[in-house]
Amino acid sequence: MAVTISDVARAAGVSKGAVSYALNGQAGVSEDTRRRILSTAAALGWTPSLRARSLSSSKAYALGLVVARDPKLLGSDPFFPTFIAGIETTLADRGYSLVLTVATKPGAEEASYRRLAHEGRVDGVILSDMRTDDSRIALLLELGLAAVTLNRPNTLSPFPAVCMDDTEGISQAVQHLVDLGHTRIAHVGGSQHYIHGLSRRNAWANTLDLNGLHHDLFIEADFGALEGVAATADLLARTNPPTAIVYANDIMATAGQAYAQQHGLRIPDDLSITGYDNTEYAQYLNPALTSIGSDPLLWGSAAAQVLLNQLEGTHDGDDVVLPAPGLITRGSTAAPQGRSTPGSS
Amino acid sequence: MAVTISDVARAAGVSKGAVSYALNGQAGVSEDTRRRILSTAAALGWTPSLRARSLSSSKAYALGLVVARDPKLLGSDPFFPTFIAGIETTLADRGYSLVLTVATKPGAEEASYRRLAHEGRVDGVILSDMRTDDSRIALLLELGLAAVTLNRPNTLSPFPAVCMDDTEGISQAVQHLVDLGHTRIAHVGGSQHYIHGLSRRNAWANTLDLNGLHHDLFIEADFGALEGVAATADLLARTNPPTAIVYANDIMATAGQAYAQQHGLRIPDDLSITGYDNTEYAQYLNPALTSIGSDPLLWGSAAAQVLLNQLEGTHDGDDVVLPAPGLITRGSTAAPQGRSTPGSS
DNA sequence: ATCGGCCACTGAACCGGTTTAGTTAAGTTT
DNA sequence: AAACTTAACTAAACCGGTTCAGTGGCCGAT
Repeated sequence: MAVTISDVARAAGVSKGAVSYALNGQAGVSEDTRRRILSTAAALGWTPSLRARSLSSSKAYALGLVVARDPKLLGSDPFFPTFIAGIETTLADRGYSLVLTVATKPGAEEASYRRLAHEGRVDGVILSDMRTDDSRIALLLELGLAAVTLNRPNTLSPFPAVCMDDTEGISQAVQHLVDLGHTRIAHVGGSQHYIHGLSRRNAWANTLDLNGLHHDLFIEADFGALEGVAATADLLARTNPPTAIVYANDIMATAGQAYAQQHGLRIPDDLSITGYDNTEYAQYLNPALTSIGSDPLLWGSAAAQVLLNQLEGTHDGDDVVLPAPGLITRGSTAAPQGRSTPGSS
Repeated sequence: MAVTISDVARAAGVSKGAVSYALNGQAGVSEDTRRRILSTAAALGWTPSLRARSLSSSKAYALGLVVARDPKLLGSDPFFPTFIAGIETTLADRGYSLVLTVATKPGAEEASYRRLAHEGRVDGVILSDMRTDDSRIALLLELGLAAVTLNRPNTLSPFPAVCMDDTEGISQAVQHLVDLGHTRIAHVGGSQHYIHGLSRRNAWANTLDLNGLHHDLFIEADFGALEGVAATADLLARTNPPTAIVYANDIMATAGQAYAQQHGLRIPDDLSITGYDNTEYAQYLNPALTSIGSDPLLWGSAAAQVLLNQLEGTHDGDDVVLPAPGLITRGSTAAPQGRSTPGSS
């Protein structure tokens, strides 16, 4: 069927080994011979067999991504598709492929990593949604898989990290609200089990601190619409409810906004709202959602690059820091109209 | 490193070939010997080397999925993540993996298929988002890849199809609106380049026909929020605007709803709206969106099964027809309040 | 002149399975 | 009892690369 390295060797009048050396740019053949081999290979239309190469070099030439999500939350998250597109842009250029796994049940995630490693499907994996005391780090070490993490985990990790600071955007959002005159600014956070859930909460709390405001209006949710609504209901039912809510993502913000409106609150007059992710639909909500625009495409591309460099031994081991995403102000935030802000018109 | 078939052969006191026969359930070994070989293999903890098996059997033990989307539309589509999760549930059980490719640039899609085939990364691919006169069918035939299509394409296709009728849901939506008293029911369709864009439009038109109503209020959009807004603006600016709009997906419906509200229309009083996909956030919009609940998880799982059966020669060649998704009625649809429906309270 | 060292290259082993051809022993046929 | 078939198994080729151990020839050093 396809033309093999032996065909090339025969046509060029050399041995298989010489062809291999020539094609891989290794020493062992003269420049003349190398050129001759390369041109006959090109003439015959030779392309390397991934399978043969995989077997003899013990490499898969593929990276893995395990997405662990509740199936209900999976579809609504705009992050992964774009993130994966970013990974692809890097992989395609380098002859690698992406093996994607989705783990919806609790134990399935570890099983997925084990399978990828055991079957030798991938040479390394990209770790997203880092968690506190993330057990995957030890697991990957045990499995001997290379990896790159999205942001630096809180535990000691031998893997390089590709970082995109998410505290900057939240700080901007809180400061924006403070500048508008809000004093009771709540935060509906994501699961504090996640590093980014934690860091966003801390950014919110710290920025309030800096402005001399309390940061007691916090509720933890799961990044899903349902819990976003519950958290919003809880906050709004308090005797001294917030005039602004900073949500940890657009999904919860959207759900919270709808809930508030259904209960007679005008947004942004009675309640200001901010999201995170700058989802495509954010600008089409009523009012349009103030959000923070992360760049999953860039993140994916950078993560794949670092991991590939790592695999090829050309990575220096340092973390890569990407530009921090900033606030995109839209109609869902404004000065509070209630009694609490005498300065507002 | 890992235990190989030779180790098992040595330990069991037989040849490599015998071990291979025993493990693959082929004839050539007695039952006694087979049991002995299997138990020593288990005792040694042998697992097959995917790479070796791939090389000698010329199979990849992987399926491919090429997602061709404008990056802007990618993140907002809730279909793919869940669909992929469905694929996974089947693949994991059968020892296969999923190689995912995202093609964002025009020529990249064909290149992706070519690469998957040429490198032998996959044994077959799942074709989603079928288009009219879909050029991928001829391409895959040329490349010699197996495939399964989501719904039957309009051209002759040798590949089995896994079908989930999307006209039923649209018909239900239109009939629901007719029953509420609407007479001017518009449709903001998806790109008519797609089979499902076309079929949803036809379902809308046919159902209006059946009720003796005109179906002239149609605008084609691209399934994205931006064009959904433009289409809505166009429709509402007409001298005799619709009292209801059936959108081809939730994203456009959401965007259209926000646009209408911003322009002073009350929903559902002045304008009823339906979506498609039953996105997670649909129920948290204000008002909650009446939508049609497809089942991407089931679809993915079924498609993978058919393709695997096809590869293993156990598929009968028939198309598989899944249950048609139905309408989920929520707050965005109601009887029209204007002059056109005397019967409404 | 001779030895050592290096370059360019060959032949073969190897990765870990599958598969084919061949061998042996037992059983069946006439 | 000789000839034939078949089951059970082995040895070796094969998939298509990579890599190691040689090998011969050319060169410079002594």
